Amino acid sequence: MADVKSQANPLFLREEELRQAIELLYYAYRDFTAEPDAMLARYNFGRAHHRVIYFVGRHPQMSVSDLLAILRITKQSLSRVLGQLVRQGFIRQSPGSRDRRRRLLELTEKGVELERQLSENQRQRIARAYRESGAQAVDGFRKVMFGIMSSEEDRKRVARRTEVPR
Amino acid sequence: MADVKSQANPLFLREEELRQAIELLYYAYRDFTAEPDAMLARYNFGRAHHRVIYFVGRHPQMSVSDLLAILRITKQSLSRVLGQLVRQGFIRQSPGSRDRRRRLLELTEKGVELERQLSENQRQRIARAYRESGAQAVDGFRKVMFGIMSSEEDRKRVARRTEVPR
DNA sequence: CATATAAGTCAACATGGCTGACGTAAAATC
DNA sequence: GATTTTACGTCAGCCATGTTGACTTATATG
Repeated sequence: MADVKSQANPLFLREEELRQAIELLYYAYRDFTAEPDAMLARYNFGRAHHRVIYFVGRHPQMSVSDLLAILRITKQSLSRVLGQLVRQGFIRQSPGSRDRRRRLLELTEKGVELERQLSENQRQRIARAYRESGAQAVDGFRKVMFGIMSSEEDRKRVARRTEVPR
Repeated sequence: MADVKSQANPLFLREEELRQAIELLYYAYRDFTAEPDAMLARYNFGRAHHRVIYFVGRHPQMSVSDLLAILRITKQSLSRVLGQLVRQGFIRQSPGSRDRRRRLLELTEKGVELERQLSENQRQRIARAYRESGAQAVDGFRKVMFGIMSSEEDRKRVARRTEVPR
């Protein structure tokens, strides 16, 4: 039987491999977002708020259109959550100095604190998975994840931070 | 500068590493689901329909409660999409023989065809990423993804298929 | 027979996507 | 300097998909 699957019909294993990956993405993402979602519910916030807080924290002074490009949602959708976060004092907007049409976004202290709480869980989850898998596996994980992504621009943005400075 | 980051302050790189992983999960998942979402829209279906079709295709004759356990949503939420799929002839229900309360789910031919179309895109995306990364990277990817998941039960279900039969 | 389980239904609500139309201020261009 | 483009925002309405809570029906099990 082993021969039938692994030699006589290599396509079978390949199909199983690919479906396994589909499921890994589904389950990992589901579990990865479950706990922050529960925390956010206590503020009457949702996953969309988390994404905004995360990326504004990650890229301080970014403009609204930069954020739209990362999130790939409409400005109307963003506006709803961003407006709430600004009104409730998690995010501050200030006009750009070179181009005063732009409204640059940054986390307030309150925003930084919430971001920290939300991502703490996710960082620990990743840290555990990385630790248990080893450096070589982490490298493979990164390679495959970069390969799954569509946009070269996104790849560059994500890769930049961990490059060794020359 | 390289020394400052990689030796004098190893925690900095570690933090960057973890945040990179958070972003990889976000971007990879976003891009992974974008194309099936667009296809589903043509049927007036959403991502929830895809998940149901996928898992019923993957586990033929599964019961509604099995599906609920995988999806981790309420039966009311499931009922809406499952009902549509059954009424529109993508999924067939039949009473279990041992326990006639259970309604066992399977794809119809039409359902199989839709499933194939939807996952084709995802399988190709994974295949490309796997091919470009190499077998060792794939192994690492799997290790880390399993580590990110919360449930041992889910891990077992996903791992089972690619085990070498003894 | 009593109780538990599997599945479904109805109602109401929230979140977060979407489209379309329109407005304002600032920058860029002709 | 007038016109056009860009960045951002708003209002209105729609849809998909999650939630809670209450209740029903059929079947299995103690």
